Amino acid sequence: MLVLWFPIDYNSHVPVYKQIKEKIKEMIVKGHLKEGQFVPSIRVLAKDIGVNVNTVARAYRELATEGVIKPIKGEGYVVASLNTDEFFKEKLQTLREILSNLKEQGISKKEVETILKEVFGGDICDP
Amino acid sequence: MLVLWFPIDYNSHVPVYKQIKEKIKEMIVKGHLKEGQFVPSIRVLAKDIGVNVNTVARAYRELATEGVIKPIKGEGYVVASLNTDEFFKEKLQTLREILSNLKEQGISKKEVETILKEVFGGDICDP
Amino acid sequence: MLVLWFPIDYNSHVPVYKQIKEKIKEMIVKGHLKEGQFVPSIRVLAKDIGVNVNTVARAYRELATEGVIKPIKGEGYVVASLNTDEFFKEKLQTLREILSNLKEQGISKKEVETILKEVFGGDICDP
Amino acid sequence: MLVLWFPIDYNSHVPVYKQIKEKIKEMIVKGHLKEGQFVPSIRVLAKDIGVNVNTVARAYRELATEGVIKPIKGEGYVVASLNTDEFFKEKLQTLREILSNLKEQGISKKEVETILKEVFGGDICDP
DNA sequence: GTGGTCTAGACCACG
DNA sequence: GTGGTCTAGACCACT
Repeated sequence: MLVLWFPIDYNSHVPVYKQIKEKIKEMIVKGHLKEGQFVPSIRVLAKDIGVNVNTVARAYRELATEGVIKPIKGEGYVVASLNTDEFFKEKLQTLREILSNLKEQGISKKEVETILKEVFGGDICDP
Repeated sequence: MLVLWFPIDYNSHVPVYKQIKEKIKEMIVKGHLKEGQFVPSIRVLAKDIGVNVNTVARAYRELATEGVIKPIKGEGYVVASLNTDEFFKEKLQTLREILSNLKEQGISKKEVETILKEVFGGDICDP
Repeated sequence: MLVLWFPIDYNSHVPVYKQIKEKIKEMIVKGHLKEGQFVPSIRVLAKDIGVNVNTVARAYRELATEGVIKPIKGEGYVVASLNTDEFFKEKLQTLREILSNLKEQGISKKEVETILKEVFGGDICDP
Repeated sequence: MLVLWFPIDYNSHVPVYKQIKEKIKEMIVKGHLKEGQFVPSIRVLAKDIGVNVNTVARAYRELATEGVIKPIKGEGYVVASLNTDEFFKEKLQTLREILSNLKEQGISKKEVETILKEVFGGDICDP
């Protein structure tokens, strides 16, 4: 039985159902969820992450319309397919916008690099 | 007469009044608004950026409780003071979380560096 | 279901939302509202005391930023905690100022004592 | 030349013009302003206490309608008459309401007595 | 049903 | 003109 868990950020302005959608996609991209595999049932996931059933239901419903998961009547949802490239592209586009924003706010490249190094470790320039 | 303008992103999940708060803080940090200077009146800013008066009022009210601006009855709001360090710290903390998230999602350091270079220009490592 | 009611003084210069805030705090101090308990929903209280929904919403929002109550999305607000000592201290400080004022205006101690006796009953000095 | 000064409490919800009215009445009651005497001119008082001319003008206008002061064309306002008894009665009525309120909020007689003693000095019960 | 946000329009106190 | 407050009514996200 697959168990999924991830934290929900209630202070974020991103709706909970969207956070769930993103996390599911992430799991697929990272290979933790593979094509044909069942995702946790709505009720189980809802209970595990501590949100309302309707919220998970909405996330799954939208993922289904996007073709990421596929409903199997009476059984649940199975992972269908996910365009990984597009997923990454979107993420990087978001990053681009955030960095532009920070630059505009007067944050220097150096500061960003420090954080980058902090998070990803290692030197910025490997010889 | 000081004129302020900035776009509001209605597709964002961030409430309009918070977007306004952030922009005002940004202006102060960047020195476009200086201590003792009047910010645009609620009505004027509301009209300029195309939102309701109450929305700007709420933004200003919260900025006032945070001590960033100060209301002068019948005259308007003047810039009080803003802890620039804290402002930047928060921004960088947010960046840290975003990068951690991206790393977790499988985005490589190289990809982030590319975007960084794209946005900030120049080489990553100056000899 | 908890029912709350109190009158709003529209002749007072104190804004309605502040009157609501004070009443809620008072209820907590007096133990009529206990930690963890839900306060009436914004809509219900608004209807009960005959004010607009937004007015109650503002009162609750400010109480929340003060940490007195805590919002639970889709469920309501629960009582968090209230520094009773501080609440009383503020009240007594206000009283102190009022009495100073009265004294300055030439009201005698005797007169105040009479009122005090009237309101609180009993003798001033129990032998 | 009579000079008047008193502080305005901008944090109070009581409108400034009402604060001015009360202070003028107080001065009369306390004998600092006597019948027939000129009160400071609107402009002078406004400047002295740091408020707008219109605000003082409004206070004087209302005091005039109440018969407390009397306009002398081209010269200013002179003190007319003030029903001292009524003035005190109102003050004491206000005090009564405040004490009732405090009692309701759970403040004990003892605490009020302490403040009373603090402000007025001396013992509560003089033998 | 809940809270959160926003709009449109109003009145008051103050300058 | 300024900010401060309030109303009426709307849509959204969430339980």
